Amino acid sequence: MLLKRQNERVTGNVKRCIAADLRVMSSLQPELLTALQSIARTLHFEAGQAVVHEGERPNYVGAVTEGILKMQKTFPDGREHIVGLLVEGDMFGRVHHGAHTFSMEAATNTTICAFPRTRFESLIDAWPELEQVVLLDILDELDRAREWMLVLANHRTTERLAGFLVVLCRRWANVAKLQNNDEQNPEIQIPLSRRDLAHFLGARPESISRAFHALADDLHIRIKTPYDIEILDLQELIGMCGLEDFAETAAFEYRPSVSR
Amino acid sequence: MLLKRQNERVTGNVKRCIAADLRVMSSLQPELLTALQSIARTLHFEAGQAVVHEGERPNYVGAVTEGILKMQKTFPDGREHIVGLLVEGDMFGRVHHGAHTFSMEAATNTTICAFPRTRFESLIDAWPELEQVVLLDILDELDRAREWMLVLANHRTTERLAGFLVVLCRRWANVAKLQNNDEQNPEIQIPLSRRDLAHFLGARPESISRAFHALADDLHIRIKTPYDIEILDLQELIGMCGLEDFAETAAFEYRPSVSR
DNA sequence: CGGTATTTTGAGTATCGTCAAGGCCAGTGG
DNA sequence: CCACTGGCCTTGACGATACTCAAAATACCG
Repeated sequence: MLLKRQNERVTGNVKRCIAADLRVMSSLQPELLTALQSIARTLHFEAGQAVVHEGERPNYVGAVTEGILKMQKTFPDGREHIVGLLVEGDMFGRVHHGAHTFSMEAATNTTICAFPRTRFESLIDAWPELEQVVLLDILDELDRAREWMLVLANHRTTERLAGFLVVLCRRWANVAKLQNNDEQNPEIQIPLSRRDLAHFLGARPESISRAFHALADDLHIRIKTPYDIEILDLQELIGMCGLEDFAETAAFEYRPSVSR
Repeated sequence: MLLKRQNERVTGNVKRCIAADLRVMSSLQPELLTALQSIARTLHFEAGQAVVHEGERPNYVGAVTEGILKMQKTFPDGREHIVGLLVEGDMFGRVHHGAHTFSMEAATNTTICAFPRTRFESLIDAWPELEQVVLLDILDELDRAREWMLVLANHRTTERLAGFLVVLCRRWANVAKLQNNDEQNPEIQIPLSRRDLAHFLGARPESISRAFHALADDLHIRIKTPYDIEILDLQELIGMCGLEDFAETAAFEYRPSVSR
């Protein structure tokens, strides 16, 4: 269905799932990593599939290995609203906590690394540093949510779209998904349809389309296809969405190792 | 200066600071509560005073005892943008973490309960359940941030303002600050100036003013003073901002005791 | 190659931002 | 005590932007 432009790749192995992808876990003690590895499962979802239903208490805690998940709220009347995106390395799930407040759906074909929740919580009890890692990840996610709030508070649709592109651009750069051929302009793939993007940015699909082409007319981006965007002037995009110095804050630069 | 309408009250004692106000801490073991109590300090801030400067690494972790803190980002050119409000019971500060991404300022006269950071972290090491409490609080805050995102994604200023009122209304209900004389309509105090509100909701002060009076013309609210609003039809407000069933989700109802 | 969903474009209307002016309140100084 | 001042809220008029409805163009899929 939608978004078949993602390249499929069938899973990865479990070891890769832990050490390489869960950035905050990379510094854990070897024995703990081994324990995590032994309970990890790799799951694959096609674009459009539901990963977590709103209101249910899922039996696993997970992290995105590859692809993008959209976190959304579905209303009784069928409307749905996206409140966040999870990219490679982001954790989700609620340790010590009840049902999910939002549902999650694969925006692209996605591979996730899942840990059975009860066993994960047992590990937390045994290894306090694991809880600390979870806590840091949630703090990180909080920063990201606030970053979206800054983007959403821009008046013009064009500015909100620019903010969306900047965030996507930077986050993808962090996970090394961005084409950075140095001399070449970065190119990003939009993981959402115009309709979803409109919901997310508080606008209508038509306005999103017009905003894309307005940015293109000003030579800030180039629309290769509706989903493949070449960034021609990132600084200009950053300037128009109010994320000027956000590049230097936690959500972008904070990728530390846990001190211990 | 601004917002002198808050009633001043000089501090409370330290015991009240912990047991009664930090809702998530109320279920901790008595010995841990005693330990927390022994390191707690009560601080008072006048409306407009800075509590935490952006970028600094403060030496304490805290929680709001009374009043409202606004969390904001200040830009080099002087513009500032509010990304959240902290009311009674909300924790702030970054355990195991670096500098603050945002600054905090007292929106009203505010009393906070502060714990020296290093000593608080020592307690966490000794009492794992304390870290769990911190984690739950942050998860709660994450839900609140996403709730704001839903509000901000509304198209019309009137809808975003309605959402703001609903959130304020419910949160204040939780902290028992709301006049609930049963037969009487609830009444809330706006902790922000029209200018700050405009920044927060992505609009201009003039539009905020017009939105207030539009809601008043439709008999959904009554403007007693620019800062004292009587809610005439809460259901209507909820319906127009897309928070219909949010009343049943974590951000509103989740006030559990930690199971143990 | 046809059918469907999505994106794009266009024209008209509603809403919001902008600029300007007026009113209200508090604090100040004569 | 009163006039003055400054800040904030409010109101009005006009231009810019976005939403609505409709239709055309494009992409996708069998």
